[in-house]
Order: sequence, then C-alpha cells, then structure tokens
Amino acid sequence: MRYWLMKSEPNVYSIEDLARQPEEIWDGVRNYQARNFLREMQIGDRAFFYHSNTKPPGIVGLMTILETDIVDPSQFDPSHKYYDPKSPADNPRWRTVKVGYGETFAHTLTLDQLKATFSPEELLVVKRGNRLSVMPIATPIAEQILAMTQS
DNA sequence: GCCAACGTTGGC
DNA sequence: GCCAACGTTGGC
Repeated sequence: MRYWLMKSEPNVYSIEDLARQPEEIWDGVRNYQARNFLREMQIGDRAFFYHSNTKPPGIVGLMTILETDIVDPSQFDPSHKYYDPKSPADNPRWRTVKVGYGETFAHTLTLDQLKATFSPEELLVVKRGNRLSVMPIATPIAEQILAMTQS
C-alpha cells in the first residue's frame, strides 16, 4: 500500500464535495508526469486530499483508491474544460482512478506547517514551484503526516 | 493581480 | 533537436 498526494482547488472540487458523493472519478489531470503517477496507483492505496489556490493551502483529508486504469471521460467531451481533441479514441491519452472518501481531518495541515516539518526531498509539495497535481509520498513521511493530524 | 516555475507547441 | 512564445499552476 502506497501513499499519494492529490491536489484540487476547493472552489472547483473540494473534500466536502467528495464527502457528499463519496466515490468519484478523479478527472482532469492533463500532465504526463502526474498521469504516470496515477498509472502506478493500486486499489487500496491512500491519497491525501490537498486544497490548492485557497487560504490556507494544505492537506485536508484522506482518500482511498477504489479503482484504477479508468479512461478519463472528460477528454472526449468537447464541451468540457479538459477536452483533449488530440487524444485518440482508440488509445486514450488520459487514464485516471476512482477515489473514495476517507476522512476530513479536524484541522488542515497547512502548507506552512508542512514546510516547517519536511524538506522538499521528503515531501514534494513543499518544494517551491512544484505544480504536479499528483505526487507520491514515502510511507514514513505519510505516517508522520497522519500523526500530525491527531494533535 | 502578480509572477516564478514550469510544461507545451510549433517554426525552423 | 533547438528554442521562443505562449499557457498553466498555484503561492502570495
């Protein structure tokens, strides 16, 4: 079982949205490196839900990976923001996962707190300018994060 | 709104 | 393959 971090802007899609509808396809990833991480995910992996572009940015909860290797339907929808006209129908570019709601932490672990605790090598999201929306977290680091949510 | 830090595109 | 122009992300 591996740990991941997945970002979303809460004004677009938040952990409250996932709590209301506790199973969702994580669509809209259009970055090859992030997609490759999605491809590595396995059923039962855990992912921290990170709120970006908000005040304060940070980790707000936990999800479970329910299903892998799902063709992202938004790539073929011309009315969709993430429509990709160059994605071949017989070989879709963008595959993703279905996530399940786990929990909302009592307190947001803010980016400032995370920066104060971890180095950019330990936790990629604290690295300045890191724009990846999906990234791995080493298990010992993930366990430390989980412990921080208890205090 | 600004802008740093990328990633992507396309002409050559 | 190079690289300038452009677009996006996301903290501040």
